Amino acid sequence: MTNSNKRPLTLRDVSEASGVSEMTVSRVLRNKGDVSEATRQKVQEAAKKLGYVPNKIAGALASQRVNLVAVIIPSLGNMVFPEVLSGISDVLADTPLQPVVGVTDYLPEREEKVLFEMLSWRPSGVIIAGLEHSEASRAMLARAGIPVVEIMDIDGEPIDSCVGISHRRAGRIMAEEIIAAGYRKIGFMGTKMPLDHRARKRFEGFTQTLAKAGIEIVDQEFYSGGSALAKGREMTEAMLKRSPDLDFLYYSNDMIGAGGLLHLLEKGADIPGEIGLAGFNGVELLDGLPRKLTTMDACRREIGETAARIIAEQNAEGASQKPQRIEISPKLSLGDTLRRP
Amino acid sequence: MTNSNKRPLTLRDVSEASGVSEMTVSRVLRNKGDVSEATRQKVQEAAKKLGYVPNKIAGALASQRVNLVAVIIPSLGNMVFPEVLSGISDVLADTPLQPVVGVTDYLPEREEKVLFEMLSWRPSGVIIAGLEHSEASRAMLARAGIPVVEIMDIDGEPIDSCVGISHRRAGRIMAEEIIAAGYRKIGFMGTKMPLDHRARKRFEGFTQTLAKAGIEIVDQEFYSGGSALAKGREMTEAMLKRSPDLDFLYYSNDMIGAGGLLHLLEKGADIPGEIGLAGFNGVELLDGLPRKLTTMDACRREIGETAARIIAEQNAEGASQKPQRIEISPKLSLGDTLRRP
DNA sequence: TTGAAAGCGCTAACAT
DNA sequence: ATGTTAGCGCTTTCAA
Repeated sequence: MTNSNKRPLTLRDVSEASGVSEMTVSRVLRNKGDVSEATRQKVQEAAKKLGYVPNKIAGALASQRVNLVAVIIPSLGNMVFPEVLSGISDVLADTPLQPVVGVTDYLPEREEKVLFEMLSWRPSGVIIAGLEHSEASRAMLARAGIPVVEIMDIDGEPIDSCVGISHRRAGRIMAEEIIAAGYRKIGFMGTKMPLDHRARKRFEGFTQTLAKAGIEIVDQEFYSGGSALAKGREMTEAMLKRSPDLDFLYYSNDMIGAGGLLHLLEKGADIPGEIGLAGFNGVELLDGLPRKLTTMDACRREIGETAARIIAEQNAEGASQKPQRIEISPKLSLGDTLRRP
Repeated sequence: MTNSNKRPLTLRDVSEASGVSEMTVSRVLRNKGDVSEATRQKVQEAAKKLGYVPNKIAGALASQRVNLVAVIIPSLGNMVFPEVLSGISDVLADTPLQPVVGVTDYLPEREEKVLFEMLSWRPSGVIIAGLEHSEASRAMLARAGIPVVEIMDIDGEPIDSCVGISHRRAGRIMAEEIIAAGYRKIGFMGTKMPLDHRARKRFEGFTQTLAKAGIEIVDQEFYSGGSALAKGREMTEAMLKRSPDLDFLYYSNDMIGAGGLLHLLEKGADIPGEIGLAGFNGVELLDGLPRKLTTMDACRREIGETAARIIAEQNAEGASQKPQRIEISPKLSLGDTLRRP
């Protein structure tokens, strides 16, 4: 209707259409500086009529500021990360900042590449999952000169700030609960761990605590890929065939735990009397299962919110820039699959 | 180690460190133009040693090209969209293009805002869910002068290209199956529809087909928010209390269908004899339930891949720019919850 | 194969 | 309250 040719509109077009200088047009469009109501009207009208969309590339280059926050996570298919994201978005919605997501598929080399790409847009901050990164990644982050928040985990050395839970402690707490409930023959199922440091740390905390009580894991199995629910079923069936005397199954995530639960319910197992179960994450998705799985809420939303708040604060006026280290306490959710003392 | 001060490095720094002109440094870093092996070495070494990260803002402004594809979807919590995304990423991985995601929460005004924000970065293309957009959004897309692919749905008038399934047809096909299987007292459960046009179209196709067979929906209920699994349970229980003679339940998505399934199994219902169930989407997530829910695969990955391919092609050399309209056929998955004739 | 000049579209800083 | 000037850090184009 107004602009059918190819060339995108520039400030100059709006300036000419409204008879106001480019500079003043720019001020109106950014609500910056004093502009009389009259010219403001004229400009806004012209911009709308033309369908002008500002060019942030040019704006960013000129102002040396990009209101983007790079958010780097391992996966979107995991339920867990969309929740973190939603916490981040909610907090950033009240600021000029906008999240931009990059996905690494749990691969350090992908992380390195994604990070490089995102940093080359000169974002105002980085939120990145985990504390384990390649040397090159750490160097890039350290040199970027922007706030960096590592999230989800606090067992390690952050580059700048970090917000998360202690997965070691989470594993320990669950182990203590299980021991207190009187279970002794414990099996473990989870993802292949070289990929997933947080799962590994939970496992370590878990086994170490058992060890202190003189208990050793009876059986364990690791998987990768596929539908977690189905995997949970299969692994559980296989493990109980191998080790029929197990009285507790600890799963590294709720989805495989749910699969195990469904399998045992079908078999008519007495849960939590004969055998107990626990997962990890506290995914809301599973509310509505026949039994509520014992699990531990990793407070993903809260982590996202807190991380975003740190970035937002450090981008505000009198930014302190002081690294923060915030430990969130995961919440134990007893559910129905652990014997009550 | 190399750059502890704040100012980010520029091409000039690399130029000085390597004793090569900025222009040639630029050529090396982009693999463009002929550069002697000797200088190439020098430059790459210097860049790596300094930890130089190119400034894409400046590059984009100078070259008038931004290798980003805006992907605009209603939600990340829906399982469905991450799959579309993963199809898009996979295809774009073989090109210079990179997806950037924006989320609308199913709100037209959010969509408008997200779209405006993304267009102001001058992306090389837009992939956007659905065919229903505000006038302003349509105008922006039409004027952007870049390829636009509307995805997931083809029942309507695309702005440029579109890739998706016909949800009306999907509803119709499911209705035909249900009728053929001999069910007659049919209930429907789904999301509140003003938000979700695709669910609405399925519902329309479904009811119209039933109508042709002289069948009218006996009962229906709509929900929003909360855990879909739990909602499916609750709604199913409530509906069967209200309308005990129902012999089929059609759910607008697999998650609530799964909730209904779990509820009915617990009640000891005879499925699919006494009562049948069907959902929509074919989410892999649910593989591992006690019964396989009858559903229809919306081919989300394929849709994402195809859309990305269109954008990539139109950004290639002799770009045709001709709008494409691609209908994908959803795959019926009979499962265990529909009587076999 | 390499370099120099010009400018992408905007905004900071400084007039007026 | 509004306008003018000078870049932001790159790449395009043209010259050597």
